[in-house]
Amino acid sequence: MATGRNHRPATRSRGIPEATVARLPLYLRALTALSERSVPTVSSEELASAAGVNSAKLRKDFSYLGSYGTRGVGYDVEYLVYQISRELGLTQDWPVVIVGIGNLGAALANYGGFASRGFRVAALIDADPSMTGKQVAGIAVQHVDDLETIIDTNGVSIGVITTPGGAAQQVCDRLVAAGVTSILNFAPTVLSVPDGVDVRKVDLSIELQILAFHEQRKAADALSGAAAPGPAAPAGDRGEQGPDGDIPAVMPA
Amino acid sequence: MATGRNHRPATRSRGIPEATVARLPLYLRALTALSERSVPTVSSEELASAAGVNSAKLRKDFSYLGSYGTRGVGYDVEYLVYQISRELGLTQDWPVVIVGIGNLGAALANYGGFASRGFRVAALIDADPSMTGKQVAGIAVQHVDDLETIIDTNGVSIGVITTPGGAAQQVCDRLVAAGVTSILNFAPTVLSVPDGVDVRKVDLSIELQILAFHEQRKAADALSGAAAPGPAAPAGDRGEQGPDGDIPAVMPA
DNA sequence: CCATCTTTGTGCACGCGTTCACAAAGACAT
DNA sequence: ATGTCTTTGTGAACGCGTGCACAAAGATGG
Repeated sequence: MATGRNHRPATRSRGIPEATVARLPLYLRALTALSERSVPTVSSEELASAAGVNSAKLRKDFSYLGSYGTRGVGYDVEYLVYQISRELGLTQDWPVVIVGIGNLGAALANYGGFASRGFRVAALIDADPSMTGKQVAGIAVQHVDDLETIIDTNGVSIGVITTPGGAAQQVCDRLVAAGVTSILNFAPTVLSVPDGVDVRKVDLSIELQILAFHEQRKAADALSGAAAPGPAAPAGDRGEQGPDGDIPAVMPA
Repeated sequence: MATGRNHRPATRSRGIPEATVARLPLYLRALTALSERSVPTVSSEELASAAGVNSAKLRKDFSYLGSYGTRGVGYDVEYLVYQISRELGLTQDWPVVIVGIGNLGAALANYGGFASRGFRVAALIDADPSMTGKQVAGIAVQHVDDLETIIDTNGVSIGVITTPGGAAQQVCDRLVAAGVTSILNFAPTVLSVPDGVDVRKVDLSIELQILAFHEQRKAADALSGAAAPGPAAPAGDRGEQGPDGDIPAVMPA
């Protein structure tokens, strides 16, 4: 069974806190929208509310990238778009492979969001021989036997795993051995990878379970609030908005 | 433009830390696997490594639920499965609606993970009239005009949004007005919701961008490590595994 | 050129989450 | 019953992230 390293030498790359890195794409999205509306500058307050964060947090985040703002005015939208894009490495091309072309894999392949920001689906890979050669999103599915060659030929460093849980670790090992150093895992499995390889997971099942937990809490509060005064909260002083940075999800247990 | 509350009264429901809640599904998954293999008991060390976390963290997590372990022995697998299921609210049925039946929405509808743990797809909703009545995953797609009725009739409290970004806030508002208090958002939009409503987001684009950031860092490190001794790290002392709890993702900017 | 007003950049304090390390609890053998 | 050995449960320290609040910087108008 997958072991799962729990190192975590802080992950703090180059002085930019991980929490900040996770928010940069959010800022970038908001800035891109402003850019399309030809808005020249934006204040931390405006941008923060568009991104759904605290303005002080946003200013501190930007301070890690350097001082790109002008006091009394705000930030130059175009310049900031460029700086964040560069910081995130979006000015270059990132070939990506998707392994496991089921419902989800196909949906991701069809999903236009890849091309939008430097990501390009270089190949689709599946273990089912009957899938080989089939066109999905205009790309021919290749057999998993050729995985290593595909990775090598296309210079792929980012892999997306959308296989069933049982196959995920095996696929992951092969991807890593072939040179992939970043993995986005949609399979319901804890992946074990060597140091130097990044794994992010997206797990629908987990997300739903977290929501169910809070939902149950709300129901309990409402009940104890209506019937008995209850020992704790008077139902309604909750105000939860999913914790900004937490855990992602897709596929079941 | 969506405002996005940034309250966050800690979210700490009933004394169970949010970070712990986010890990419970992980433990549950590992425990279920053990249960299927008829393993009677498990130590914190074993279970922790199966779930990919620190054993002390796991023990502390369980301590919030109560003292269910036996010193010198470990935890009773079946009992723990039950306790966690109950704590997460998985012993009851959660009807869920999916709004936006495109590639992703259809993939989620087909995805077997729902039924596995108390979640049931109660309805599929789409704004495209030509979709209405079509069968997806054995369920007839209904028109968004009937959204309120559907929510009400089925007693739905959890909604999944897989619409394009532009429609997300509007759909969200209608869901909330109709009584939905938990939302899983796959659209690339910051949703604004009233207090008392939970939102979790899953964003593929953001996840990829975070990976790209680290990927770029690794490339830079390798270069400065090989060519010049570089001022910082000697390339290879990284050892990152996606930060345990962070941010999810799907659909582009 | 000076005054005023806006907005950034950040020092500081606080709280949550993680981890270590160990005492207490119980199983098990003798 | 007593001792030993395993494993839990948790006190305490530490570090990261957040948010407040303000000084510094610059724009703008007179």
